[in-house]
Amino acid sequence: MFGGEQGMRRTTYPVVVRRRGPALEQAIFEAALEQLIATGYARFSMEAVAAAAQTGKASLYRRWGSKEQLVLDALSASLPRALEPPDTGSLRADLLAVIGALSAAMTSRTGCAARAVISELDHERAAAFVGLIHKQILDPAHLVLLQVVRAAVDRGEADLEAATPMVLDVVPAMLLYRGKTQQGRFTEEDARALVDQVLLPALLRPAPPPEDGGG
Amino acid sequence: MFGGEQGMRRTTYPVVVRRRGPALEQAIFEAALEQLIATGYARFSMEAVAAAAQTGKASLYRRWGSKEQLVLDALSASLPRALEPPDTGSLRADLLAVIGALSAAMTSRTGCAARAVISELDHERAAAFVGLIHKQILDPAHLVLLQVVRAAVDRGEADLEAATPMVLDVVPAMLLYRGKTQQGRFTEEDARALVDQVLLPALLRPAPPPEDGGG
DNA sequence: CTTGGAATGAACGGAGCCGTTCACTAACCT
DNA sequence: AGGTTAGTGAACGGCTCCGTTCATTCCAAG
Repeated sequence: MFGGEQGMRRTTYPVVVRRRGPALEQAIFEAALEQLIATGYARFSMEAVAAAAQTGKASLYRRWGSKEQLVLDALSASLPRALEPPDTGSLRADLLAVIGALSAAMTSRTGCAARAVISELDHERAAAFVGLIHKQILDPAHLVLLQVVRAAVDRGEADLEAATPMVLDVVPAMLLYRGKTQQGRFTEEDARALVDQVLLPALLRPAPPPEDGGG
Repeated sequence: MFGGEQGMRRTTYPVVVRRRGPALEQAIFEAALEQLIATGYARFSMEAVAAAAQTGKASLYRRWGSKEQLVLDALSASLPRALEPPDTGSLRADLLAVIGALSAAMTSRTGCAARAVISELDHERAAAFVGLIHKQILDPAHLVLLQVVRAAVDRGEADLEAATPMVLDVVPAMLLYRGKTQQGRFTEEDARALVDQVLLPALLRPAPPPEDGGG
């Protein structure tokens, strides 16, 4: 009637399988990224990461002397290497594709964790992350935008001089701003508005008189 | 030889003058803003504010049941009411004036404290601040930009339809982004670049065909 | 002057987290 | 099989901060 002892032992507890080496590090990195998303860097704690990764604090401290080191390594290991520039044949479509890709990247787990760090980049406690954020996020974003503009220049669609740092900064700035102030995804409609209302006018603006050097 | 007891008592300790009512609240608000700037909201602590304001925690808790209430009141009390639109007679100069004013506001003590909160606006712990930030910072910024665009429309310089939410968001977005990623002040040169390379092209862009409604 | 309320500093028990240590044991290698 | 290394969970002493309480004292008002 009861089906034996096996049926009675339905309430079993999760058994922690010991991981070692790279498998453990991967679990720790995942826990670290989740912790960054949930609490930000300010309240990031080694103890919480160890608990989430189902390991001991000693295992963390054997590898990373501080939370700063752990976060640097977790982000470094997770951030994508480079962005592939699209090649649609039109500047508008390329820009839409880049923004789509950046927006998707920013809403990924790694992207959310990185945004948490970016949010704190002007605090001294996040000083160690400035280089990483520029090198692995902001500069690559600039680069892929510049690549699509260059392709447009080659097609005779745009003027390279229009793609100033200020114009290029608008893309990450707006993605971050909207992510902060309007919870939710940067939609395709948002992307179209940004491209049509801001970026294309900026990139296709007439060259200024020579005395008017831009910044 | 020793000049008497008075000379020996050179090592005196600061005497705390008791404040009461509004004067104490002012001191607490100032300490709260400084604490926001130094640590952000995540690590904002009532104990640190009490210590900085040279008062007891009980005095804080008599008035504010939580750090959230205190921060709401401190920001509310400190943020400026409205921004006066400039009237230079030219859209470009008006935009430069608005950006200058917004930039100055953002680097003030209250502005820095508000930016700390804005940085955390997408965390659930900052949910209570969303309304205040929109109402007292973001919406007024939009409004003053809209006011200068309207004046330009009246002068025949611009088309009101070009001043979409996306275009207007570029200003706070860029100020916040540059403040975060390029420590230091948003310079007048930066303001000119933003106006000439991004805002004017966007605001003076030709109206799109009617089917192309922007966001 | 007296009175009552508010301010100040100290203390409390508790929670969270730190960095470290340790006993036990799983995992790996020979 | 044995030996070694690394992982796990617990514990430690210490620190910060919480919300609360309390004794003392200041201060404004009557």
